[in-house]
Amino acid sequence: MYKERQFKGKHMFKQVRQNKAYQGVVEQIEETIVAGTLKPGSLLPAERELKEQFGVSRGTLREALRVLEQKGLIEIRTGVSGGSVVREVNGDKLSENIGLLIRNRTVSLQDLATFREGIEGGVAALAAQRASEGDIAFLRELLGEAEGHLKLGRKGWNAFIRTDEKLHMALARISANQLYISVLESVYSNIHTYYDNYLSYGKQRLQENYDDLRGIVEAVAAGEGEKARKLAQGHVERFNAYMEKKGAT
Amino acid sequence: MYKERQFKGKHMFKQVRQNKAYQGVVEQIEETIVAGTLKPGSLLPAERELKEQFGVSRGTLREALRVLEQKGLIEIRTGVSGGSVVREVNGDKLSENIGLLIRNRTVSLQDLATFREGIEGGVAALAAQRASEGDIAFLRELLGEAEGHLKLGRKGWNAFIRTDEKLHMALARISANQLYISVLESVYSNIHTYYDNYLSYGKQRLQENYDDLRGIVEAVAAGEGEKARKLAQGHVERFNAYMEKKGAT
DNA sequence: TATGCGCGAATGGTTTAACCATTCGTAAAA
DNA sequence: TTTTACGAATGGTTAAACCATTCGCGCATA
Repeated sequence: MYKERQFKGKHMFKQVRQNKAYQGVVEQIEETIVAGTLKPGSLLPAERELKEQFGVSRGTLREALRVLEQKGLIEIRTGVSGGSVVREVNGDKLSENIGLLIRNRTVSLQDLATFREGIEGGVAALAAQRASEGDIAFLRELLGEAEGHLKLGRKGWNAFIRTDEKLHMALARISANQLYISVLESVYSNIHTYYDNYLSYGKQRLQENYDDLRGIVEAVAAGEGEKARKLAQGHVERFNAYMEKKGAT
Repeated sequence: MYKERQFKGKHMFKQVRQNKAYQGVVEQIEETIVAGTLKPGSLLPAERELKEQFGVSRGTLREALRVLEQKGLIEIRTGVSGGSVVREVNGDKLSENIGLLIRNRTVSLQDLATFREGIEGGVAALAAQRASEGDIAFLRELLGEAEGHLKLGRKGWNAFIRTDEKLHMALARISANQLYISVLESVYSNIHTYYDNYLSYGKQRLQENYDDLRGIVEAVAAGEGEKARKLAQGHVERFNAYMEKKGAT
């Protein structure tokens, strides 16, 4: 038997990662963008210029640009005066990613719904702390809009759902927390498909829904964060329960 | 004056998207993977074979593969018997995306901290509903570990912080919701910088922290979701208050 | 027999050079 | 003034060749 190796199983050294050429390019450009040196709207140099600066071939450079595009950091336009434009990073890729997880069954609809419950609660609580009088007026306006749709009967249901969503997103904006805004946007863009099920429950459910919304808005107006959180959570929770009963998985 | 165009401003037709060649390749492969025809671990044909099947050049094919790699759907290995391997889709790319949002957008430390508050609350509540006896035993084990570190005095502080984080991530895993897991991972990987500030508050704070953790674990063990949520929220809230006092922005 | 070395094949990584497709400013033509 | 045509700049795509990495196989050697 040989003497046992020292540090067996421990990480004595950091693994050397063999950077592929395109990765080096990605890292440099990403760093520059994230650091703010390149602001949204900026145009990167042309490919034939960039390939010189990085000392790689055009093919390699283009692989790097594709990666940056997929990350949502740049947008590539053709034609003269086209090129790689630095993008305002938003939640689009986030929502695309969540969609992928759902399609792959790594995340079930129920997971998404449960997650939404927590997010909406947090948003409502924050909004209650931060809403200005103008914000509150706007929320009440949306409430009025929702009530109007409700009175139209079946014809107004779709519009009601849209107003409901507008109200939730308004709360997110009032929370003034970009993370909540982006995450909630992503959740909505992936949960839409299942609204149809909900609609089939009819007027009774929509009325309950409206009452919930009213409660939330009033709690926000009163600056009662914890109350708003509880109401919002319960609101989404009830919604989820209907979904589940309806058999959506 | 000419007669006004019909449907002015309305979306009469769906916009024709000029698919670039690589996008067609991405879509086909992505579809096959998501549909489950290609299972994780499967090896795609070699590039020189694939380029024939899709009728594109190798460069174009490789741009497509880079995109799929960036989406987290495949992993590319070199060497004979290497190639494009279909990956088990997980939340890594989701974390990466959120990380980009945090680094890039106007997400302040305070936004991040506030957001964490809501997430940790949701995680704790879910964990309380779903924890098995084994899970609870594991949490208690981590508690013991934390207590041990605490007794070491200043030398153990860093280890304590690491155990604290392990405990929070364990709760996320117990919640069994990939969204919570990924989101919390990205929060932690972006909040680390600020731990140093916290440490400087010394033993008193760590002891409070430990008491919080104990309370959370006990609530989870008792299956009391709302209590766990409140405790976790308060736990993070207090942490944030210290951060703020310390002047971190 | 067991071990180690080296070669060759298969695969991804990279380069080069050329040409195609799109866009837009500008100058010529109506 | 308006329309048209063209040319330049940019990204999109192709082709063929070579480099780098990995792994299996067979041969040489202890």
